[in-house]
Amino acid sequence: MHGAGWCYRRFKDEGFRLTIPRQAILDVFNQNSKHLSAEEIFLLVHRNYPGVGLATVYRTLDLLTQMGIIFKSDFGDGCSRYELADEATKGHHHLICTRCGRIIDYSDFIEKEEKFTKELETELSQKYKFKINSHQIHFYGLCDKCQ
Amino acid sequence: MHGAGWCYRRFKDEGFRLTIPRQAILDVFNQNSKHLSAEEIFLLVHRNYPGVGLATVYRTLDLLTQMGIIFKSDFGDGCSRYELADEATKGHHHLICTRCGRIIDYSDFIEKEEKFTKELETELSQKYKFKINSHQIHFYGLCDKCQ
DNA sequence: AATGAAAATGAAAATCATTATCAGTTAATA
DNA sequence: TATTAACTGATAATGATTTTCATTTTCATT
Ligand SMILES: [Mn+2]
Ligand SMILES: [Mn+2]
Ligand SMILES: [Zn+2]
Ligand SMILES: [Zn+2]
Repeated sequence: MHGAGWCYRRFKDEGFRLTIPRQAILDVFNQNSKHLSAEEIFLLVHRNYPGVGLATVYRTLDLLTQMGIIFKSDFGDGCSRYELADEATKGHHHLICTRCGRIIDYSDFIEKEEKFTKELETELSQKYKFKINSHQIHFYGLCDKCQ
Repeated sequence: MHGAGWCYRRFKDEGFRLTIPRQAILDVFNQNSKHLSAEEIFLLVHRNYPGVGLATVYRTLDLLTQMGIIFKSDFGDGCSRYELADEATKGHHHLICTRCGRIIDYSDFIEKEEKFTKELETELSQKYKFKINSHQIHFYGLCDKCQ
């Protein structure tokens, strides 16, 4: 991933502080490649830093999302879920089972997807004067266990 | 759109009843091509049928979603939003402004998208034994007024 | 090292979309 | 008409997220 200094610099440059709670939350993302909810992140952070409160987790997730470091998704299970923006934006997309809620990351055919979305982004941003920063492709259906 | 009889048949065949509140809610969708929240639908229905309660709106939206008649999306503004599944699934995709929340429907380049997603769906459903029913493509960024 | 301003925090309360409960109503069918 | 299951509105409950507020931490400047 990025060096530790990179993050510190980004925070500093934008007038934020890279505090212990924030580092702890970033660590969770770097050690965990799942789609985590605020509650799950809170519990993981709590193992090493029992003092960190849930409100701070929410505040930090919001900040990291604003900064574009993590990506917030809604998979329809009642809470927002977050993952590193690199992975979410570039690496893969999602199959979502509408019965059991399972989420499958797929990274097959990504070259083809990249090519396709790049073209589309160019045309769309021109036509709508829209500055595109990221995209998401969700396929909904039934996983093998649910059909 | 579909004839009125079509809907009645679908409900009946699946053991549901096409009641007044349900018809009223379906009418809202047929007269309105926006991405509506439960609250907004409740208010629109309320004009002609003041007796219909919010709980019934939620229940009906859930039922229509299960039946695949409407499509539920989350655009990140704190509530679920619904539109007719035909339009949502086949006709267009979305540009979402992360600053002001504006949602732009686009239906340009749809032929190209259709071709692309069809191929992808075939390959993905094979590899993951996943039965794909629908998909969503969201582009996030800044609209013309927000950059 | 002491100071002061701004940023950040935890605990608790508040908000608000959504869901569950429940007693009464409606529609289908025999 | 009687039986039954589906459906309803009103209301309470739930639960994720946000806000509030008093206190603490950070950090540039003395
Ligand atoms: Mn993912
Ligand atoms: Mn749309
Ligand atoms: Zn499943
Ligand atoms: Zn905007």
